[in-house]
Amino acid sequence: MLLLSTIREERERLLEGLAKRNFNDAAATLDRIVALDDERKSSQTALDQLLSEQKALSKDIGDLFKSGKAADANALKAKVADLKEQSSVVEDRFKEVKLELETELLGLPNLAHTSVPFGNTEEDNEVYKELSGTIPDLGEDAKPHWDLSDQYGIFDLKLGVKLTGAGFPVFTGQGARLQRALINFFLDEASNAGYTEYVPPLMVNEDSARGTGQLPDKEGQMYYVTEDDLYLIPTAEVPLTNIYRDVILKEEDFPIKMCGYTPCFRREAGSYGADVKGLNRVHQFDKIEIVQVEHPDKSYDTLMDMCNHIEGLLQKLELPYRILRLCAGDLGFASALTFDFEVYSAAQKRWLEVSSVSNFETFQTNRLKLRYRNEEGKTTLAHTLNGSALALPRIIAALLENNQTSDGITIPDVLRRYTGFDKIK
RNA sequence: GGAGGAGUGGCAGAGCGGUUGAAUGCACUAGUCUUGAAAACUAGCAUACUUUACGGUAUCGGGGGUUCGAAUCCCUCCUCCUCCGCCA
Repeated sequence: MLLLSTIREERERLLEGLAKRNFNDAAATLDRIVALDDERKSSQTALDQLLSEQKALSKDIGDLFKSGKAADANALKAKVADLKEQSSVVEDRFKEVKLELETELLGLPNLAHTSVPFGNTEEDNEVYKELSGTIPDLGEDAKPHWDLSDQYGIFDLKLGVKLTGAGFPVFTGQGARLQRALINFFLDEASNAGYTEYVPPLMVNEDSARGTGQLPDKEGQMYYVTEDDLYLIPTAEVPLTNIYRDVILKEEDFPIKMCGYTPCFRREAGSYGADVKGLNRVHQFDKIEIVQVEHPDKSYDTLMDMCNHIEGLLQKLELPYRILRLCAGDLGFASALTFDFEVYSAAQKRWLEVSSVSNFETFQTNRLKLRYRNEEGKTTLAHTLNGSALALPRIIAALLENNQTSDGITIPDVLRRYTGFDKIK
């Protein structure tokens, strides 16, 4: 959520930013927001005035009763009743305006960082770092990971359909073991980089879903447990970031570094075709997420640190990868700057997104009421950042495909102490 | 799931219809004293919105209600504790 002060004071910058994001009717929306805020202020002032009078009179009534002047007291009562009627009208309008204002504000995306390239689709994303690592020469009979899975018994999608439905893979044998190895590897790497490990709940309440920006709007992406009004988390970002909802930090608390492994649940409504084949897109998958809460002055340095961490993981796994800087049109609603990490799948001959790292600046913290006290003792919004480090399914897909040999699938060195085997056969 | 008890400032803990945004203690910050520290003393110490300012309003788990007036009474939801039931 953008700040009202920004909307009032930096209108031109905002209009440019919204245009970059192809936001329609930006000027009219901003005008409407300012008008609503003006009305909110004036109705609040009016309401406060009426309430103040009521309070003063109530005090008088008490005094009059005590001194036995019941008749005078009753006369004042009538006056208060009249004021109360007036104030309830003003209050209704006040609440209405506040709600409208909030709805308008929630509809505005975050302002893109100046470095974000112009563009509308993923075609316009900037290649921030070209291919790094080597694409293996697999020859003509290279198999995609779903065929390899059938051959070696790594995961079973049909069994998932029987148990649950499409998009819920069942990992088996060495495949399950590989999964567990990756989780432990990623968690160890995050811990070594100073992130505190959490095991958060896999379901969150509405306040949490709102805090990180899943609600309103994206409820269609989350599984919802109606009986208890809970959402299955689409990413560990939600519970981890919400740990600091309604918190006022001290400056010396920065940076706050958290990591967590969780399954993630996404409905992925509307997906189809080659995109969803095999492990490319599933409803339940495992991911290790890193989250930081940072001082506004340092958040962009921190973003680069997080990128370096993720890059290190891909290098250790010996996977060919590249880094994209998302263009304005592809940028998430809440993000100011996002880097996507993609690994190259030699058998599918395409790039697979395995991580997304973003700085949200104050967009989330404004909703979360996550602040710190600055040198002057004023409460100020902190910045939040997060990134996948990493999401498993496409890493597994890439490992299977890129490391296939005639006598099995080679496990990268760093993983062998976790898997306990060096080949899937 | 059933019965009972409880939720007050960073913490502990009063207040249980009328100058209570809230006693007191601890913690914290600044000052005095001291070579320095401790102790003692003095002062300050919730958040948000609003006002040029003085100030005003809201918030005592959340929401709603009764009343001229609610932290205090009523309803409802949430959370915690105790006991019972069920259970990995």
